[in-house]
Amino acid sequence: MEYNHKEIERTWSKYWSENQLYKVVEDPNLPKLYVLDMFPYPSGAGLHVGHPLGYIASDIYSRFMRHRGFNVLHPMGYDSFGLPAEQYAIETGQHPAVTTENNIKRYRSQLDLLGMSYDWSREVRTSDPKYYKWTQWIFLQFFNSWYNKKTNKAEPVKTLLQHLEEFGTKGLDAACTQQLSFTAEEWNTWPEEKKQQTLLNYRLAYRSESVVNWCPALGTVLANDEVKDGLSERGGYPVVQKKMMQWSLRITAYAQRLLEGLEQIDWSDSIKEAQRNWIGRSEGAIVNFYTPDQVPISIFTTRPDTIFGATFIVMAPEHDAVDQLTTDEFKRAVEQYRDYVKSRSERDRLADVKNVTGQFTGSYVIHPFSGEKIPVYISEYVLAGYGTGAIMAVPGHDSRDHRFAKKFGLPIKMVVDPGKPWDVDAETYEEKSGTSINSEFLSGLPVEDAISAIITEIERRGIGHRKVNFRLRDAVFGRQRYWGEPIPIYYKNGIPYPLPEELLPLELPQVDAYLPTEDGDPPLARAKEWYYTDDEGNKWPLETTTMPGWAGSSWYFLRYMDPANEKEPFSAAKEKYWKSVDLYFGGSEHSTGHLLYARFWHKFLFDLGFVTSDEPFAKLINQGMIQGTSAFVYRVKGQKKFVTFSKKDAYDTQSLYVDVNLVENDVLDIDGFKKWRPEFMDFEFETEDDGSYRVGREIEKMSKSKYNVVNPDHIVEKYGADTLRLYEMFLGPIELSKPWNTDGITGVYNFLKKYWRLHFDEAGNFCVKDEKPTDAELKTLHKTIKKVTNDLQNFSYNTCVSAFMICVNELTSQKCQKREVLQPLSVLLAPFAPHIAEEIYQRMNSGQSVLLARWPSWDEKLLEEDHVIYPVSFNGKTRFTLSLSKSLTSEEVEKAVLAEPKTAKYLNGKNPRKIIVVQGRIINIVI
RNA sequence: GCCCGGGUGGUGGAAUCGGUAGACACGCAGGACUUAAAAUCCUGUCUGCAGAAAUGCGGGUGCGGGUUCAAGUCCCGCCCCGGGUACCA
Repeated sequence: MEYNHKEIERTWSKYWSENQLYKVVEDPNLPKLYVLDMFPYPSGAGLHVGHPLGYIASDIYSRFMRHRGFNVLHPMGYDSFGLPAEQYAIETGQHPAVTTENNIKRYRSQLDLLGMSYDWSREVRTSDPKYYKWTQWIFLQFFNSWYNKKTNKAEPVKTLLQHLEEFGTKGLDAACTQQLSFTAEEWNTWPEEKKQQTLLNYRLAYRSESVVNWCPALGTVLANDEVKDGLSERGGYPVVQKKMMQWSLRITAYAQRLLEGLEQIDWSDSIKEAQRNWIGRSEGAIVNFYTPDQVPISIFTTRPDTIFGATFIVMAPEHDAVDQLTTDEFKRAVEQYRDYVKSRSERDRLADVKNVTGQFTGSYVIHPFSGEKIPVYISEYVLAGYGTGAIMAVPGHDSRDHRFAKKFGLPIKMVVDPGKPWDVDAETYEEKSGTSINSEFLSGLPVEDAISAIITEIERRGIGHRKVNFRLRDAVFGRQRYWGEPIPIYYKNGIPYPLPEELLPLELPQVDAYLPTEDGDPPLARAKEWYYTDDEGNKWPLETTTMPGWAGSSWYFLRYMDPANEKEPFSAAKEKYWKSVDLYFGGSEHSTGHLLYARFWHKFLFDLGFVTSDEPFAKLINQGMIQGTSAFVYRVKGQKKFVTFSKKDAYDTQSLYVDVNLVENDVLDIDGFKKWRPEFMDFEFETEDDGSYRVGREIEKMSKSKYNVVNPDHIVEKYGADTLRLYEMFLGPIELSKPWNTDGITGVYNFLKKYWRLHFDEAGNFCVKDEKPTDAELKTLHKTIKKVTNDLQNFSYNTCVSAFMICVNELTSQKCQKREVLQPLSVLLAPFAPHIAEEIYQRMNSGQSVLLARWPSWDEKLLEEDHVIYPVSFNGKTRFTLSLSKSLTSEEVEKAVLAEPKTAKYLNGKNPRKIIVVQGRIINIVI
C-alpha cells in the first residue's frame, strides 16, 4: 500500500475536529503552558509559505508538551484592523468588514489544511465589536488613570483628585506633559472645564500636539510606509510635516520599568537590545544658556564634561524659542530653512549625514563658564521631540557637531585628551574616555569624574541639573482612519469626556466613503449620527479618529483565556490559571513596536490589578523571514522565442517574471507557462541540451507583483501538510531568514514514504511484528528519542528532522519492523507530521489517538559506548584515528598513541614537544 | 546614517562547551530494475595536485590581521546581504 497523504490527512483532520481533541479547558490538576503565535493580519494575498514557519514551530512545541503532560493553551486569531483593507475599500468602495471577512475565511481554510492544533473555539478578531468593546474599555482605563511616581504605578484619577483637592501640586510626583504648580485653594476654585483641562496633563490617555505626515492634496495623514521620497505613494503628491492635536498614551511613564523588565524575560539579546535602544535611557544634564537679554535656552547633553568645548548652540527648527531668537536680518532665511525642514521626514533628517544643513539665527548666548559669546543655529539634525530640542554643539567630540562646524566654519576645540596623537580638526574624538583638558577646573580629570564634577558645579550655580533622559516618546494613539477601533470619547465644549461604559462597544458607523471629509476631518466625520446623547438629551460630538493597528494586538493574548466573556475582558480566575504567555513565536520585525506596546499595556493592567503578572511574554522566539526566489524566462527581443538560462547571453534578451509555481528545480513547465500566458502559445523554446528549459533566479522580497509568492495550498495538495511541516522545519534554524525554495521538498517527501514503507511488507500489507528488537535497533531508537527530545527543548527543529531521517535510514537497513521500536517512533514523529503518525499509531493501537500517547523516554545504558575513536593530530592537522577504550586515563591514552606505529611515521624521528590529550575527544601532538 | 541579525560545497544547511569542517537532504554524474517511463534501490560528489586505484600531499567556513597545542566557533579592523528606524502589521 502506497503512502496516500490526501486520504490520510483528510481522515485524521476530520477525526480530530469531530472528537474536539484540540479543545482545551482549565484543569487545576495539570500544569499549564501557554504557547502563542503572533496572530496574522489577514491580507488579500492569502497566507503564504512564510506565515506557517512560526506556526508550525509553535504547533510542534505545543504537541510535544501535551505528550509530556502539559495542559497547553494554543490559540489563533486575526489582527483584522489595518491599513490595507481600508486602502482596498477606498479603491473599490467595498466595506472593509466584508473584504476582511473574506480574507479571514481564506486564511482559516489554509490554516485548516496544515494540521494545526489550535483550539478554534477561542478565536479572537480585533475588528469584532465583541472584542474591541474591551479594547475601548481598556482605553477608558488609561483615560481614567494617572501615573504616581511615588508608588511607581498607575492609579485611578480619583487618587489624583484627592491629592489636588487637599494639597494642590505640592508633594505630587506624577508623569505629566508639563510640570504645573498650583495650590489646593486655586484648584478648588477652578471651573470644571479648567479642572478637566488640567487633568489631561496627567491622564495616561491624553491629547497633545504631535508631528504627522500631512498630505494636503489627499487631505489626510499618511503612514511613513505610504510616503516615498517626500511624496505620497498614492498619487505622488507632496507631503509635509505638520503638528496635529492627537490622542497619545503616556508610555514614557513606564520607560524605566520597561527597561528593567527586560532583565526577567527570556528573549534573545538582540531583541532586548533593540528595546533598550528604543527606550534609549541616557544620563546627562540639563544646562541653561542665556542670551545677553537673559532669554534662556535649555539644552540636554550626555557629555556635560565637554562644555568648555561648546562653540555654538543648535536648536530644532521647530523649537518654540526660534522666533524670539531670530534677528530681523535672518527672519527670511530662517523661514526658508524651516519650510525646507517641513518637507523632510524625521528619518531623512537623521539619516542624511552627508548633506549638512542649518541656518544661523543671528543670536548669541553667553557661555556660562567661559563667558564667550557663541552663536545660535537651527538645524534639522536636532529634533524637537528629543531632550529639550536644543543642544550645545561640541565639534571636537561629536561627529554631527563636527560636520556642522566644518560646513559653517565654526571653531573646533579639543577638551578631552584621547591619550594618543589626534588631529581634532580632521576627526572628532567621540569616545567617552580620556582626560579633560582646556577646561579650567575640570582639566586633568578623567571623563567620568569630570562629568560628576561639572554637574555638581552646574547645580551649585543654579543653571541646570542632572537629568535622566529617554529617547522613548509617548505613543501617538489617534489615526485619521476609518478601519480601526473608534475612540470612546465625546466632546463637551471642546473638553474630552469618556463615554459611559454601558455604551460600549462604540461601533464603527456606516460612511458613504472611506476618505477624509472635504474639511480634512477623518472618515468618521462623514457619519450622520456621530454624537453622544447625554441624560438631559444634549448631543455632543464623538471623537472622529480611530485607534492605531497596535491597539488590538496589545492585549489579545489575554482575551484568548476567556474569549466569550461579555461582562469583562477576561475573568480573574482564568487569568490566574493561564497567567501569561510562556512561549511566544513571531517575527523580529515586531521587536520594538508590538512587543513594547504589549508590555506597556500589560504593566498598566498589572498596576490596576487586572493581571497578576508583570510581563506578558516569558520567552520569545523570533522566526526568520522567508524570502521569495523569483524566476525569469528570457525572451529574444523581437522574436517569438524564449531561450534557456545558459544560452541567453548569446542573444539580446528581455527577462520576464514567470510564476514560480510553474518551475521545479529550475526547470520550467512549458505547457503550464503557455496556459498561464496564452499570448506566448506559439512561441518557440530553445532548451538546454537535455531538452529542459531552465529559468534564471533572483532572491528578493516575496511579493505578488514578482510572481514569487508561494502559497502553501499547492504544496499541501501535491505533497501533503506533513511534508510541508517537515520541510519548513528542515530548511534551517528557525530564527534564520531564508529564501523559499521548494527544490529540497522531495527529500522530506521521500523520507515520509520511506517511513511509511517501514510498516509494510513486500505485498503491501501492514506488517508490524511483536518480536524482541536487537540491541542495534534499540540503540537507533533511543538515540533518536534523546536527540529529538533535547533538540526540541532547544527549538532546533531542523536537526530533529535529520535525526528522523537517520533513524529511518538505519531501521530500513536493519529491516526492523518491530512494534517496540516503531510505536515510540510514531509518537516522536507525531508533533512534526501528525497525520501520518496518527495513521500508523492507530493501525498499531486499534483506535487510540496518538495525541494521547505519552512521550517516550530513552535509556542511557543502551547508548553507552565502550570505545572512543580519537582523531590524532600533529600540529593541529588530523592524520589518523585511533579507537581506544573509554576507560583509559589521559596518561594511558598518551602511551597508547606513542606506541602506535603510524605515530612514528608522522614524528619522523623527532621528539614530540608536547602531547595534548582531551579525554574522550582528541589527541594533538606538537612537534 | 544609527541600531539589530546573517555570510560554511552547485543549493538548504550540520558541527549543542574552542577539539576529525561539510552530518542530513536537494541537485548532479554513473549504475541496477523496466520494452519504456514513473517509483524504488546502489555508488560517487568541497577543491587543487599526484595516482589505474587504494591512497597521499596541499588549500579551504565573506576579506585582512590576532590569540591558542587547536578557530566556522574567541578578539580587532573591513566588505556584502537582510530587518527595524516611532501612522505597514
